[in-house]
Amino acid sequence: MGKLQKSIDKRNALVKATIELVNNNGFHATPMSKIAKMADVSPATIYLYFENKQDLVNQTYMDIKAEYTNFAFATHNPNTPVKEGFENIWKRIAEFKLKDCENAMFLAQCDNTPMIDESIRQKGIKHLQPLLDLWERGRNEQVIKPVSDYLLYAYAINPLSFLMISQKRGALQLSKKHIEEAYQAAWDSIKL
Amino acid sequence: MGKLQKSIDKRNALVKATIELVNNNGFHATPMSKIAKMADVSPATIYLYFENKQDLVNQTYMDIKAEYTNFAFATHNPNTPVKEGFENIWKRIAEFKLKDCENAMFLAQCDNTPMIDESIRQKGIKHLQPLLDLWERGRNEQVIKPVSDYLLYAYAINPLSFLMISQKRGALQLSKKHIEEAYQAAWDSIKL
DNA sequence: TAAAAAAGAATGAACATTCATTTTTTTTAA
DNA sequence: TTAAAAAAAATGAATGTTCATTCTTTTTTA
Repeated sequence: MGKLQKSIDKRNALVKATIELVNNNGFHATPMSKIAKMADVSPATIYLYFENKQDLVNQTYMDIKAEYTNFAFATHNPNTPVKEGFENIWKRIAEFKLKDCENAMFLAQCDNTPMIDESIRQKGIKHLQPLLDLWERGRNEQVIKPVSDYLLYAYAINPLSFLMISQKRGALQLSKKHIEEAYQAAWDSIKL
Repeated sequence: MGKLQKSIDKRNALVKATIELVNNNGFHATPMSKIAKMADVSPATIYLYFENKQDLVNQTYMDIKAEYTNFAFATHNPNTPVKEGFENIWKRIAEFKLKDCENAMFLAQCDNTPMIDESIRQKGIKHLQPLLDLWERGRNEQVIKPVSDYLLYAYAINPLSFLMISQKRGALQLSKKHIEEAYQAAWDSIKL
């Protein structure tokens, strides 16, 4: 195993430990020493890979956000009809949030608290552009309600985060049928 | 001013300071010393009113949750038709979240992070019973989709939290028209 | 063998909570 | 009614701990 691979592995271990610990305890209740221990590394080593704790969390956020949107848009074709395109993206997002729950929980926590630097969060939003483009087309074709992106996002996408958190807490177990129901609710809320 | 009133005032000041500071910095980045300073009280005094920091936040959550649901259901009449009843409750909730933004933000943060003891959060959920009853009736009358309360909540109510947070961040300014659009999306997502 | 990477221990700041006093309020007795 | 005494409430200053970060030494790699 080369030096580079070893470095990548170590960085990945740190990111992974950060996600798990922050998910369970929150940012400020997660000491660097615990992150180090979980990643099997000395606390001092973290500072070879990251500037400080804030930077570690910012980078973790950016990493996972990119992974998330890559997955969401991997099968997206900008030329398909709006309805079909939306269903595809929505289901990819649902799949990510439910299969890759740890990562999605982390993103949700970052987006709902003052944990991440605001400038970093802003950058993360840009990754969603393909979905915003689709919605713009949908509005033009009068397939989607003529309302703002925020509103569409609030009803079509954001509820998945709530369902995911509820599932993580053990409040419910989302089956294929539930996903289909959720998709219908999402589409009903934004379609014209 | 009697002794009792003075105590109540002091407790209220502590609760208010807690909300403001936790909203802006999160639970763990809010020191007791700052809460004390903002409430114009010695740090030691907090411990006359609350057992410890966790208890302070738990009690704050319970207080605000009760205030929220009282407001939401104040004008609710269990005998009105489902659609009308839902519109009324929804609009009361929207009003609370947008007018009493500080309090609503605090609840959202509590519900989206491991900040509050889980047992306390569970208690808070019970306050929503009138809405769950309405939904049950709606399902029986085939006015509302035959799906779980979690799903209905995720689409009909939770998006308001997202919109509220976005507004607080300055991403958008919710007008009467936006509220109406949001209501339509909420109803469209759950109606049969 | 030199340079880079990693380690563990050390440092100093921040913090929740407690402690020893002081201030305020209430009670008692003239 | 008043003022002294007792009780309660409030305070600011410790206390001891936890933690992010840095420093010095050791280990690994080139």
